[in-house]
Amino acid sequence: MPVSKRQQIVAEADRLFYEQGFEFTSFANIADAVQISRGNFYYHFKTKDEILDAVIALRLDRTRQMLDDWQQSGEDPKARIACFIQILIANGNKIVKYGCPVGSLTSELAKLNHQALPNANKLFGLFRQWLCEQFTELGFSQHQADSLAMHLLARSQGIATLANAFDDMAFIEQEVQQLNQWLEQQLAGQAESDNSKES
Amino acid sequence: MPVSKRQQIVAEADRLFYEQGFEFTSFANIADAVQISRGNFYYHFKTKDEILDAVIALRLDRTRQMLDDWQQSGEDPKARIACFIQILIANGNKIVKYGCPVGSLTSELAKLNHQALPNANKLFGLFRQWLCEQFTELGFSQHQADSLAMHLLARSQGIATLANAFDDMAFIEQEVQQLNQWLEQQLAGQAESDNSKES
DNA sequence: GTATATCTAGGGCAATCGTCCTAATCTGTA
DNA sequence: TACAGATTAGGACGATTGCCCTAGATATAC
Repeated sequence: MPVSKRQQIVAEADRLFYEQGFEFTSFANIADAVQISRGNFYYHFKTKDEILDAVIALRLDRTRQMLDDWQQSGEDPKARIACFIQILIANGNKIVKYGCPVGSLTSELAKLNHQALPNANKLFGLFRQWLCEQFTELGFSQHQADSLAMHLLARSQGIATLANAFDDMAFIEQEVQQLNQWLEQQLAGQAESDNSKES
Repeated sequence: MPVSKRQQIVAEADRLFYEQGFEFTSFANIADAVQISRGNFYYHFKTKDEILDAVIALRLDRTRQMLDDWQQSGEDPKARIACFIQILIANGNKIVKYGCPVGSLTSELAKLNHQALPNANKLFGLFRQWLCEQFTELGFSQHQADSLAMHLLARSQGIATLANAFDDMAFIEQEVQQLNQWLEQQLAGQAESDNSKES
C-alpha cells in the first residue's frame, strides 16, 4: 500500500478545506472523496478538530520543506525572496479560484474563535520568520527585516484576496512585477545606507 | 418608533455577519440579539439569503454615503485618498479583532459559491471606482488610475488580514505610514511625468 | 486452520440548521 | 365596543451536522 488511508483522508481534507473552507466541509464530503463510509471515519479520526490539526500539521510540514529547499538551493537571499513572490504566479489559478490557503483558513478560524487558530497562524509565522532571516542576511537589522517580511506577506495576502474577488489573474502578474521592483529598491536603498556607513 | 424592527434585525445581522461570519450566524443568533422569537423571524425575512441581501444593501448604502461625503468635503483628491487610508486606523480595533468587513465576507461567499457573491463584490467595486476617479482627477490615465486603485485596495486588504492574524495594531499604524509615503511618491512621479511632457 | 488485530459498513444518536405554520396578542380605526 | 390588520410567540418539519456504536469483513501471525 503506497499511501495509507489516513494519509488519503488528510490529503482530501486538505484540498476540501482549501476549496470550500473548514466549516463548510462535512465528514460526509471527505468520506465521499476518499470513498469510505461515513461511519468508518470515526476509526481514523475521533473529531473534526483532529482532522483539522492533521491538515495544519501537513501544511506546516510542506511549508517547512519548501522553505528548506529554497534555503539549500544555493541561491542568494534575494533570489530566495523572489521564489516566495513567484508562488503567487505558480499558484495563480488556484488563488484566483479559492484565495490564499493560509489567509483564508486563518480568517475563518478567527471568526469561529477556533482553538486551532494559533496553530494555523504558525503558517504565517513560518513565512514571516523565513523572510525575516532572508532580509537579515541581506544586511538589514532585525527590526527592519521583520518589518519588510510583514510588508511582503501583507502585499501577498492582499493580492490574493483581490485576485480572488475580481477573478483577475492579470492583476496578480502586474502586482508581482511591482513586488519584484520593490525588492530591488529595498536592496538598492540598503546598499546606499551601507556606503554611507563606510564612507 | 424611531427604528423599525426590520432595521434592527438588519443592523444586528450586519454586526454578527461581520463578527462571526455569515454561515456561522444562525437565525437563532440574530433573534436573540434583536430579542424576538425565532419563529417570528419568518414574518420579516423569508430566507437567510434575504437577510444577507439586506445587509449587503445596507453596507453598500453606507459606503456610498461615506464616499459621497468625502467627495463633497471640499478636500482635494489626494486628501480624499488619505481619508480612505485612514479608515484602517479609525477601524483599527475592529480590524484586529475581525478583519476587513468587505474582504472577509467576500472570501466566505466565494468559498460557498454563494449567489450573493457578485452583490458583495460590488462593495469592492465601489471603492475601486471611487479611488480610480480620485487618481484620474490627479492626472493619471484611466488605466494607471485603476491600477493604482487596485494596488491601494490590495495593500489595505493585506494589512487587515495580517493585523487580524497577528493581533497587531502597531502593524497597521506602521503600514498606514508607508501607504501615505507611497501616495506622496506616486504624486511626485506624476508631477515629474507632467513636467517632461510640457518641456 | 485458527486466533488476533486491523479495518470497514451501516446506521443510530441528539443537536442544530433553515424554514414554515398557526393561534394568540397587540394596535388603531370605525 | 367591535372589527381588521399588523405583529408576535412557540413549536413542528425534514434535513444535516458531528459523533458514536456494533457486527462483520479482512488481513496477519501462529
